[in-house]
Amino acid sequence: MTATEEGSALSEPTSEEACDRLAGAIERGALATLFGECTVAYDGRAASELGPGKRHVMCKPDGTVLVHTDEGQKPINWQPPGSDQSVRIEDGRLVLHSQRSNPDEELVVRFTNIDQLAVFETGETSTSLSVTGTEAEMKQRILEEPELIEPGFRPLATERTTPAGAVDIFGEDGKGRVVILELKRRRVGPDAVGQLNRYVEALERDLHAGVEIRGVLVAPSITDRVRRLLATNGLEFVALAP
Amino acid sequence: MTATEEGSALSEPTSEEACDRLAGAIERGALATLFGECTVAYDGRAASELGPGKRHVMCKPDGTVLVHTDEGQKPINWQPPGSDQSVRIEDGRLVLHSQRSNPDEELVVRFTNIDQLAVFETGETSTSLSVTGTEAEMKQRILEEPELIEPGFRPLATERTTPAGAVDIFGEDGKGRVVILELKRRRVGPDAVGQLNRYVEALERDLHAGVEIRGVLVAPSITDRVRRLLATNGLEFVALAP
DNA sequence: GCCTAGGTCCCGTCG
DNA sequence: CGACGGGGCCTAGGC
Repeated sequence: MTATEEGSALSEPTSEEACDRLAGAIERGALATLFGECTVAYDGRAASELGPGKRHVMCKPDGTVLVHTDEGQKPINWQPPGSDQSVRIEDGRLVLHSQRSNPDEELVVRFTNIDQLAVFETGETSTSLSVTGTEAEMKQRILEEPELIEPGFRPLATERTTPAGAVDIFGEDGKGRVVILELKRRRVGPDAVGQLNRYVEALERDLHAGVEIRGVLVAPSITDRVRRLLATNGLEFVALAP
Repeated sequence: MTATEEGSALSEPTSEEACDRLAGAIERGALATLFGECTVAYDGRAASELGPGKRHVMCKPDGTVLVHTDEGQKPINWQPPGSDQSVRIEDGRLVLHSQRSNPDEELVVRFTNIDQLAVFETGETSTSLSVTGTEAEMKQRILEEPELIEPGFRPLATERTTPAGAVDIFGEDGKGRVVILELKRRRVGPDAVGQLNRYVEALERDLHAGVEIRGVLVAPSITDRVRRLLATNGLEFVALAP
């Protein structure tokens, strides 16, 4: 039985047909997808084995490989952009091999059956995504309306560096005390307290002379544990949604 | 011009053909993919607009929707598992609408041209993924060979809870001092120090009576800044790869 | 359902 | 390049 071609899709191709087509697509910088029964092996930062099953495999022109099952938002296996793909026939079966370095990682997809191979031309990669509702927008709003934090607050710098890292917003309050703001666009967990605390302690050490530094977490809301953690560390919270 | 059908793929279908097929596939719990020129609008936790361009859209039976461009490992837009999809024709064009609640989010994909619509049967979702090289394995190794940390170290509990959260491994050293281990499977940044520090301080407060508690970060390697942060906080580092 | 932390996180940005 | 922190993070595990 020979494969039928329609547009740029092959239905039930032989391993050889699929191999040629896939290799050509990768070479040309096209986007290729396969659907069929396969096993997947990964070795790199971790290692994994995936037994036989029907999966959807996507090879992007930028070197990305994604293996999706019928569920989950994340691919069950993948290879990052910049990986090198090669295809070959082993024991009459199509094998897709992907490799990259730094870190060294490889992904091997072995097909026992190919339901479909499709090749797509993506053309120019022009239009861009515009997003709103980010932490950067929160920052902008606070810089324009510092009283959102409290009356008398004056921002002096953003991304000010400390030995522990960069502070989102650095400023002073109405009494001239140093104030550090850590911004979070969503309800925060304990990690943000650790972050804020690191900055405050680093700045206290850096400015020495027992300067009192106020650390303020700015977020839509916080969990109970975070409230307690803030209290025991002498830190504050200001509710502000992006 | 009418669509040509091959296997379960339609090449250059009309909007109506695509609409029927896609709706049927979603209804049946099949996996469907579309490739074509489209715009994408998202509104929910954030908001975004994506202008016209060729993209690959995948609808999974679990309610996931993924919109991929020709580059990047992550979809440029998506909807998480559990979302509800509906398709309709608007001004003669196919529109895929996806909605979910908690949080309320919607994704709208408007096609101006459909190169291909494919429907795949995934069948039983049996075989599972086995992974090695995880943090859990690190933990197991340390429990079996505590001397990997240091001679005399004795693990007493895993996931022991503190007011600041659960500690990876809780134990004591040869001199009977409490030791807290924070495990990381890869080279760590400053966040891990904040985490370990939170646990140590919380336990010191909890056990009170000025007990000295050793906090040890266990990871393959650390950055310079982390080394300094550990030092200033009186914490330690043990090199161990997963 | 919320909270917490891991992840082959990915990703952009800046040194 | 590495390092650092955000993300519509996603996902698994507790409670």
